[in-house]
Amino acid sequence: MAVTIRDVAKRAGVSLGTVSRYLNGYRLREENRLKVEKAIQELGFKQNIIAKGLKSNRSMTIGVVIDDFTNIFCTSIVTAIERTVEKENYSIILCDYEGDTEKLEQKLNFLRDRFVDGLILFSNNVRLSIMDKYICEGIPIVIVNEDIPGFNTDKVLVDNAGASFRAVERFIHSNHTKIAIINGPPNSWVSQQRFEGYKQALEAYNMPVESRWIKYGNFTTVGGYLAAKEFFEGPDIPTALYVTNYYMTLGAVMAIHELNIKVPQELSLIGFDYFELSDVIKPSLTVIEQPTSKMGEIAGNLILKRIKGDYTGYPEVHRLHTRMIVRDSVRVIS
Amino acid sequence: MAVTIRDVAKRAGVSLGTVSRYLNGYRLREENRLKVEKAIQELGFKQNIIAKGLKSNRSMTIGVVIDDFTNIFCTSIVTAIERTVEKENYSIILCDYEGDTEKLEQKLNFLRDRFVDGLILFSNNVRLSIMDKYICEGIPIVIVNEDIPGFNTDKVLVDNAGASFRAVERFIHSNHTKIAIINGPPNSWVSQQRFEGYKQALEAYNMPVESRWIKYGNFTTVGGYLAAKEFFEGPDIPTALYVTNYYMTLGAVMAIHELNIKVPQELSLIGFDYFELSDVIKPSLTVIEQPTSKMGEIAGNLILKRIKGDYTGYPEVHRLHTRMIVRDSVRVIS
DNA sequence: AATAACAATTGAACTGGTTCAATCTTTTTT
DNA sequence: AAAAAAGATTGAACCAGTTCAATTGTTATT
Repeated sequence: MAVTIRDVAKRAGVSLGTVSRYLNGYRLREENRLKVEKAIQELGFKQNIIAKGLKSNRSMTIGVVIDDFTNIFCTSIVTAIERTVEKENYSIILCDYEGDTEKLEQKLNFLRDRFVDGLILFSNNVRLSIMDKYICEGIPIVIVNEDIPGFNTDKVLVDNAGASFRAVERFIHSNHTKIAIINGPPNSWVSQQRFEGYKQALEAYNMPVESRWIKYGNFTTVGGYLAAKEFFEGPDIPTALYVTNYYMTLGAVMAIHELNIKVPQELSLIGFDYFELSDVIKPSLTVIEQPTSKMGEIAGNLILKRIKGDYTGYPEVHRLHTRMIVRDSVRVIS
Repeated sequence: MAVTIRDVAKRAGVSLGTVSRYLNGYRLREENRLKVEKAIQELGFKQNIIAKGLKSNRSMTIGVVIDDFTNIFCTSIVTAIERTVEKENYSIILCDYEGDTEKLEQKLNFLRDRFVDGLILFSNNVRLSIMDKYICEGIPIVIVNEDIPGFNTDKVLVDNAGASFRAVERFIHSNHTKIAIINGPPNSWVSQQRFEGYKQALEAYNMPVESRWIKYGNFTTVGGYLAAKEFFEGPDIPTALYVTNYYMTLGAVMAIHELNIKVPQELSLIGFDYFELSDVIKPSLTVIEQPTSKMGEIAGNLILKRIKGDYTGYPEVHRLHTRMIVRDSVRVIS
């Protein structure tokens, strides 16, 4: 049978309350502290995290809900979240909801029943109404990546519009005028923001926003592939292409290779989040990199802070900057 | 304050033991069953899963340890595992260990401290010795995908050698003789098995196994890209290429496109796990598909069975068959 | 030195379930 | 119809912690 706090108390010659206080970081008389520490050592005592949760209503668990397990961008952030919260002995329960609102609600209930101490939500296309219940329960929530406008809580977002702006600006400074974009799904906030930045950049330089340069790729590899093909099989061919996420960039590059279009001679390209590969292929790709580690770290620390009851600065909205990694895929037209 | 089992008992006019028995699926006298059900309804009672775990030493939680969150093959299986176990109200705690043995041990301890009822291990390169402790604890373990030879427990594996055999055989039947392979890391069991099948097929047809047709890509996109490039920049150029996982297939296709090698005219290609995209690109790719959903389902059901104490057939070793999806990337040499 | 203020300790009561020996009901057997 | 066997119910004890009012110990103040 497991060693309990009572065994430790007996061995150390103090009351179980004293041991409990020690374990929770309260001050003990020096003499008692040493006795307790010795007893814990000798008995090999380990706290039972489940029993702990019963009275205190703490599960030492954080629910993380993502749209899709197989999205490498999300899972990169989750890795960082995990690394952050495990330092304080929290674990995460990871759920995906496959973009299905009903399934999401089901998962949120599931997490509530397990008394998660906090919730981190990758909120692709979530309706506000579902979340209201959660607020009432008093569980802190941090939203990551996809915003739910109007939902008042802590958020860790990326400056998507700014990222797009600088990408398109780079094309403009390189004298491109036929600048195409492959968008994500129109109902995604991230997608909207990235398109917004594209528009703003064109408008800032008095250039028209033309529908022939705009296609949608649904944030998928296949979507990016098909959208790129459409661009280059049509009558109007762009000289610059901005692809607004990782998977679509992958697909677009495949299409471009397949059609034997020379980058950057015939087409200048800026992609998104293209990880290691973008540096290896020829020509190496200029991409916009999102700070996934940092996002996870901030989200993790933020939820820990709220769990501790520290609500200073609430609601914190972090809007992280992206980095454009300039490589060889953009040509300056002279 | 939450509604407890005592509240239900009082409302229904029975003892709390009776309510507990009802909740755990034991038989009640019809009359009492109705009263209890009514009381639960009226009060909106929900079981406290944490309290439940305290006495019974059950956490209703299954630990899933994977090498890397960002591996789409693993996460596809995890999705299926989750779907399976959530039906019986289990949740999973997902951990990755980034291929680091020390980190793995740490995660296993972490999961033990949380009283996971079972463990599903994606065991890339795990030493046997670490696992021995876990067996002693009496926690059921299911190994998925990567075998640990000599570790006696339930396993859900894929017939990797057979998959390779049939891929290479297809090349041979199409009169190819220069058949190259891009392997994963040599210390991976999966990688070894896939190579084994390649060898067996060549030997079965009295063909030599030549080192010039063997390269290693470390199961990564970049690795596959670089290995493919090496093949086609060298003096000897293969007419057939077999790539042994998803990420390397991706990289190899990019390299092939980049070098403007025509598939299947100049090169026949069989890849692995290439998901939707393999059907879309031109030419569409012949690939070996692994049954990820089925793997997850079997692993999930197996661990549930063991958790329930049903050890019939122990140890079960499932060796699932792959499916070759024949498309347009293999040419018959006449 | 006496008193007040503060700090540390104690242990019973509590958290919300499960379990089981004892007891009460019902059904089956003789 | 009585006795035996099987089935259902009861509630106190238990799981391993936390919490808090009461108590004891220590330091500061007058």
